[in-house]
Amino acid sequence: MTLKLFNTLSGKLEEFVPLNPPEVKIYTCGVTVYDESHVGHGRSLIVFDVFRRFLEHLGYQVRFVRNFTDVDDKIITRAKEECKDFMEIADRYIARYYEDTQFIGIRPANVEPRVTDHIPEIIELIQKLIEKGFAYATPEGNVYFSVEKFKDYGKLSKRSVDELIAGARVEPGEDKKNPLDFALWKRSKAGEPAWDSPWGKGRPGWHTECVCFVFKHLGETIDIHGGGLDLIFPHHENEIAQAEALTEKPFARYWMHNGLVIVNGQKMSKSLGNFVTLKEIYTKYHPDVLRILVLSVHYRSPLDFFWEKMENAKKVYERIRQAVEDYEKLKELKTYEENLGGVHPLYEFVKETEEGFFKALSEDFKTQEALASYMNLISEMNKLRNKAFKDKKISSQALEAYGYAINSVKNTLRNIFGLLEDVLPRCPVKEVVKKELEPASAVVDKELINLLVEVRQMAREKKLFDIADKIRARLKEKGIILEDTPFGTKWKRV
RNA sequence: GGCGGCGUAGCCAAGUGGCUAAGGCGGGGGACUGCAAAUCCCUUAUUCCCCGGUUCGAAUCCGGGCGCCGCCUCCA
Repeated sequence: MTLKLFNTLSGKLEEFVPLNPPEVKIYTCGVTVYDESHVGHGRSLIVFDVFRRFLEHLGYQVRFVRNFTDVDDKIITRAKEECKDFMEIADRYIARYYEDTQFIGIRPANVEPRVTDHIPEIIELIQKLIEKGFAYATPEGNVYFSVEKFKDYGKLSKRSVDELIAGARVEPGEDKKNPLDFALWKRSKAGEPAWDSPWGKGRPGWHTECVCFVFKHLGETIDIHGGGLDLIFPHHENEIAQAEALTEKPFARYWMHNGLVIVNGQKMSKSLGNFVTLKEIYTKYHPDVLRILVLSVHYRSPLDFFWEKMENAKKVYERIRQAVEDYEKLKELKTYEENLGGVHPLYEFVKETEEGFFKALSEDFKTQEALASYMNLISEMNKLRNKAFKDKKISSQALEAYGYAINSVKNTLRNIFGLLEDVLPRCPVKEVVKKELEPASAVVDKELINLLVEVRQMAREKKLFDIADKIRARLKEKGIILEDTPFGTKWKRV
């Protein structure tokens, strides 16, 4: 199976061929740690988490690096606001980041470098750029990359240097030679984080760190470089300029960019106050619901977030989970031998589902189509299950086939999509979330509910339906839903 | 203004030259149920923003228009 990916660099769908198979080197730009992670970060993280799992499924040995930007203007501003050291802010939000990502099931990268741990390497890289004539230091103690020296500038974002100059904004007091030049090293003002360098006390500019991390942890040419669409210009363009100026080799063979999250049709921004944090989402929903939402949209399309969509995704999630849970109930039914004159038709359906799933992912990672493939299988399984519940028996052939299908659902959706994982162990301290995950345990007494259910069952047996319905209605007011199934009454929290 | 992308049912979203236009949510009808819920079955776009063109044939390709979004400044 060949994997095709849309490469931002060429603007085309290309067959993915790693440089040194089976090894695949991926770098994605991580977060700047100055605030809570939001659904936009979540989307990017989920997309690349699932993509990485998919590559591993294809047999590649993936080496994945994702950074933290822990020195930056926004962090410094935040630190000043709170009268704290910038490192304290960075550490706090890195800790918060790990809480969030652990909860939504993002596997850590192989290396997660921080800028502050790589200052000497960054300085060394800048020096090499100066030596090669691509960068210059100013008397004020800043170092800039000279864009005009790099002939391919603009090739990723499809911009010409001329048009960029036309639209460039020149800040007063800047000591750049050319308005497009970008900072590699910034002189620190009083009270700002500073490191000694050949150009005086200062700190790294944003774009150098990623090049440095790639070189150090992956090599001069990587297979895939990823991130949000908004990073194409100037960040990724500037990375290419620095890296390729030095090595004269392609920096990344494939550039993958995920679409951005918008909220109710509007850009998500601090000024509009429409940020949705990951914490806000996972205190209301099971983490799988967010994954389903993200994966039900193509990764390059914009994702318009609104809460009704979470409700929609929740239904899909419950549909999947129900199919898995029902297997246990099916196993309790009486079985009989059925003469099918061959294998059960569900086997063929599972095969088609798996083929459809991986075919969709192979065509520019179409997770939404892959998911649809499994939704079809679940419909088929539900038909079989419904019949069995009605007959109060199931053929051993059908039960076996259902089990086979369940295995496929579990294996594929768990291993590739990261769904159906046991989330409680990975988030032991989230009381709010525990409530969500352990229905009603924190709100009402389980024993008491069971007692009411028992009493209601007695009433039903005596045809005292007004009493039975009263219990059901009152429990519903308390947020407890009762469902009468062939296996007795079940209850869950809304 | 420049660059990139998008416009498919009430909503989300596949399909990118040719079988009856995936899948989900919502709506309607039915089955099941004491009634519900859940689930299943049927149904819900004669048509893919508009106008031309290419073609035996287009949602799908080409030209034009309209509308929306993103980037161009920090941003996943």
